[in-house]
Amino acid sequence: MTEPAHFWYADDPSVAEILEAVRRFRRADEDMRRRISAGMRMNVTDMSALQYVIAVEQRGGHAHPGDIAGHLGISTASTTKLLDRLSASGHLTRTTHPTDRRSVVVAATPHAHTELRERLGRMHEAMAAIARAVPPQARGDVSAFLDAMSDHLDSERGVAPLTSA
Amino acid sequence: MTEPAHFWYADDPSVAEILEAVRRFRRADEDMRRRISAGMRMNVTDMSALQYVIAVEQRGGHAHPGDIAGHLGISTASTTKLLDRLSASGHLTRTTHPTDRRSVVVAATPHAHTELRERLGRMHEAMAAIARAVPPQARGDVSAFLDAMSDHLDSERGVAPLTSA
DNA sequence: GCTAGTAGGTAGCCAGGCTAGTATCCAGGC
DNA sequence: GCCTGGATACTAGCCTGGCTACCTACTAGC
Repeated sequence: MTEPAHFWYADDPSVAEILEAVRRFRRADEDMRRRISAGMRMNVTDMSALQYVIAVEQRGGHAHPGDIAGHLGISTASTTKLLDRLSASGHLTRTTHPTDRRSVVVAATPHAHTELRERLGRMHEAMAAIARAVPPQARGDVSAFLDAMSDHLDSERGVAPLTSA
Repeated sequence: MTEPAHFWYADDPSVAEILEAVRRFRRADEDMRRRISAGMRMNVTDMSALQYVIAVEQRGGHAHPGDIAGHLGISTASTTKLLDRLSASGHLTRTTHPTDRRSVVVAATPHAHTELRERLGRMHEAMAAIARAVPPQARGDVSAFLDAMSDHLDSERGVAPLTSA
């Protein structure tokens, strides 16, 4: 009863295989996030926020509550609570912006950096290894496929044009 | 501030591209689910459940509350409430199993079938078209890559072995 | 130096999870 | 035939983590 659905518009078995692989990947990713978050005693959103802050810092930038809200798709009010939780747990710190005192700069603590690296570093390496295992001549096709999928999902509003006709 | 992070373990640009494409795809998928669910005035979990029930039916099977709970990774108690919501909204019906009267059979209403087809049919077709656009000789590599990723994510516990050493 | 706009926080509400406990039912041992 | 154990779903009540609405502090433009 947990077997995959085969109701794709798949004429060709190789196409059906790809679509099924996509479906499986989405589930695996979701489950992994749940497990990792649970392992760090936090919810999935908080985990995402933490990753985001660290990613911004890795690029030499500063994360602000408003950015985090936008990135996560939640309100700034909810983000305030989120930051309260992550501050209380010692993963993030809030400091006021040096010049604009309306603004707040969110920074990950060394502890958060360490913990995330310990838990995700190995996984990222493994993912890179899997990417390297793709034959060089097919790599462009793989990225192009994923990019095309992303473009499509981004453009999808979820309503068939028929409905409003 | 919403630019991608480039802290992958990427020696090779083509590898980095793949990993970045994966990251982007995950976000696009998540956002799409939120939009579609919101468009149908339901939460993401309920939407998933509905898709699951319909998928099971497409394969000629019957969905049971317990299966749904397992598929979604939530308790059977929460599933009861979920089924209450989806019954109230006219998307699902509950009937007792003909022979085993402990069991409940969940079925999607024609309305749910129609609505989902309207909203997702076009998207699935477009996804199939994107898969067909992958050069035939690279299709195996694409599915293999995604499968390997899924395998890895499924196996990942999120704790580095160093931690316990 | 007002006033409009912006960033973030506070208060209070509600949806949607959870655990614990309950009712019903099937299957197996006697 | 009739208990008993395990399966299946539901109910009651709690808690987390969202939301809206409103408020404060601050900057910038005139």
